[in-house]
Formats: sequence, structure tokens, C-alpha cells
Amino acid sequence: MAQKNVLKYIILGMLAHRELAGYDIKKLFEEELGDFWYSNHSQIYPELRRLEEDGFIASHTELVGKKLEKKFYRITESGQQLLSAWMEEPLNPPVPTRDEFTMKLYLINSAKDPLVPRLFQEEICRHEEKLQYLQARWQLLFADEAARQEHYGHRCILQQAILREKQRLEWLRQEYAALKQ
Amino acid sequence: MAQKNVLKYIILGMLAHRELAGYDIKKLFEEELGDFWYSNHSQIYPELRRLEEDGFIASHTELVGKKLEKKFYRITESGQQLLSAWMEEPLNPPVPTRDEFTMKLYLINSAKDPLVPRLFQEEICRHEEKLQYLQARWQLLFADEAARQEHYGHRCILQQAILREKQRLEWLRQEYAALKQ
DNA sequence: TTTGGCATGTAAGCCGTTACATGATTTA
DNA sequence: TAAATCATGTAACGGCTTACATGCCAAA
Repeated sequence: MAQKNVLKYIILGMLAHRELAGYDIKKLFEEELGDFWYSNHSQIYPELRRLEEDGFIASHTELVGKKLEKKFYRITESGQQLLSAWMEEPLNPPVPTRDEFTMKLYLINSAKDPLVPRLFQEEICRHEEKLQYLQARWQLLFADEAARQEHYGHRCILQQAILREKQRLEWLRQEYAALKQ
Repeated sequence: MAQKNVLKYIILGMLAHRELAGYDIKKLFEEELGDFWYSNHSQIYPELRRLEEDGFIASHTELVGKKLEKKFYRITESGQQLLSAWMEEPLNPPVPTRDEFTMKLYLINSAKDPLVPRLFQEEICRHEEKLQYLQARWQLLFADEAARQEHYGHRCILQQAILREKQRLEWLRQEYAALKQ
């Protein structure tokens, strides 16, 4: 297996927190999880169907407006058990980052290669944007004290992502500056 | 496409530096690139065959011992052009890290969940091991001044990996310590 | 002489992306 | 009323992993 169907457990974990429709799950990936995990709706909907067939989740439909149906899923008892079992399993070995910037850099043998400054500029730019987005999310979600208590895991990984981006930007800028000497 | 066949260009980039057999490429992934990119030999050998069919690389066989044949590949002129074109292309959007630790953490809503300390311990342990390995590699490869001039990209990404591990360990230990209050 | 590493290949199957497909609702 | 978003599905395909398969070489 390419990665042991982690998506299945992520969906279960999301539904353990609250009822969600497929579209909501997709939005969670886009808005607050994209750095770490992402799935297209074409992967989410079939997975939801399988989970329901296997009895790990259950659904009911609600009307949005007059005709549009939205299918909400909740986790069942057996789904909860499956999720717990996975949460308690030891972590699988980490997967490679498959980061294109790093790979291109690796293939350059000299600091004088004219590709280097462009590569760094591009990467710096991308990480500046990402850092800004993450910091805006932090302001939005965890600015006030109360919110910091709830959603422990979400707060944790957002903070970690911000630190990671800052450290990476620092290193990138340092290395970029060193090119000119 | 899942990721636009980056492997193809990584192989070309490796061969642009020096002649290599499939087995050598596999070893490079295992020994000095595993954090960032990895491919099994079952993916490498067919890719080499395709690249040769398309004229981007050429091969010759050498004998190891008396019977065992080793097939060395070098990059051709047209392969060099293909590689250069890819190196100059803008970077593709970053792919999610798909890190299991982060996902499990995200799904935990309270710092008091008994899973949290175990999860952190496990992750700390893994990153300690990785940091040690990376630092040993640095000593081995770039300890003396001369080596630091060559293989610019390789030195860069190894340094970055070490910094990344240090930062992550620092954050993990901090968060782990905060659990006890 | 046996074990582990060197060396190369193929096949099956899952994960994830892109594209195809449809229609309702909200907002500018 | 047009465009963007909401909402749900299926199909085709490529990348990657796991397993199958074979045989040679060096070192303990």
C-alpha cells in the first residue's frame, strides 16, 4: 500500500469532533490543513461511502434551500473504536517531503550557478506568502485566550507550522545573502 | 498526474554529475536523500529504460567479478537540454507533508488526552535519531574545508535538514514540557 | 559455507490527481 | 442575470509501494 489509507482515519477523526458533510471535509483540507494533508473531493466522497457501508459512520441528509441536499455524516460506536485503535498504533516511518526546491538545489554543484539566486528568490517568496497566511489564521482562530484552550491539536500544529516557516525563511535569506560574497 | 514525474529529472540531474548504475541511484536515495525524496528500485529501473529509449541517457555494461553485469548510464546532449529546461521552470506548488504525527495531533482536542505524551515521546525519539544520523553525515562529508566548496547543493540541503530537525526537536520538547503544568 | 550485500528486473494494487459530469444557491 | 460558490458524484490514469523473481559477490 502506498500509505495505508490514512485518509480514512483523518475523516473518522474529523467526524469524531462534529458532524460534517463531504464538502465540509474538503473545506477543512483546503483552509486549515493543506500544508499537512490534502485530498480532493473525488477521493473524499468514495471514502465516505465505503466507511458508511462498513458501518463506521452514519449519515442523514438535510435540505439547503429548496432542492439541494447535503449529506451529513457522524461517527458510530464501531467507527470510534477503529479510530482509537489507529490513534494508539505507533507512528509509521516518516515519508519523504518530495519538495521540488530542495531537489533542484541538491542537483546544483556550484554556488556560482546562475540558477541559484532565482531559485532562492522564488522559494523565499513562496514561504513569505505562506507565513502571512498562517499568521492571519492564528489571529483569526487563537488570538483570544479562550480559544487557546480548546482545539489543542489544531493550535499546536498551526503554531508549529508558523515556527517552521520562520526558521526556513531565516535560513533561506541567510543563504541567499551569502551568495553575493 | 500525481506529480509530473519529477523522478525522471532527479535521475537526469544525478547522471549529469557522474555516471551511475541503477543500484547506485537507489543507494543515493537511501543514504543521502531519503528525507527529501525516495524511490524504490522497482521504479528506478523502468524509468532508466524509458530515458534510454527516448535518447536522454546512454548506457554501457561493466563486469563486476566474473559474471555480474553492472549497467552504467550517462546523460546525453538531449538529456542535458531536457534537464536544463526543467531546472529553469518555475517551482510547482508545494505538496502536503503528509506527516502522520501532525495529523494525529490535529485530531486531539484536549491537552489532557492521555495519548498526547506518548505521541510526543515517540516523535521526539524519532527526530533525535534522525538528527544524529544527519550530523554524522555532515562530519563525514563536509568536515574539512575543501569539501565545503564542492557539491554546493548537497551541502545546502544537508545543513537545512539539520537546522530543521533541531528546530523541530526544540519545539517538541517545549510542548512536551508544557504538558506537565 | 553461509550470510548479507550487490545487481537487475517484472507484476499487482493502492493512493492521489485530473478530468468529466450535473445541478442548486448565493452574491455581485 | 451572470459569476462564484455550494454540493455530490464517477472515470481514467500516473506515481509509488509491496511483493515476486533471479543470480552473483564478498566477508565472516
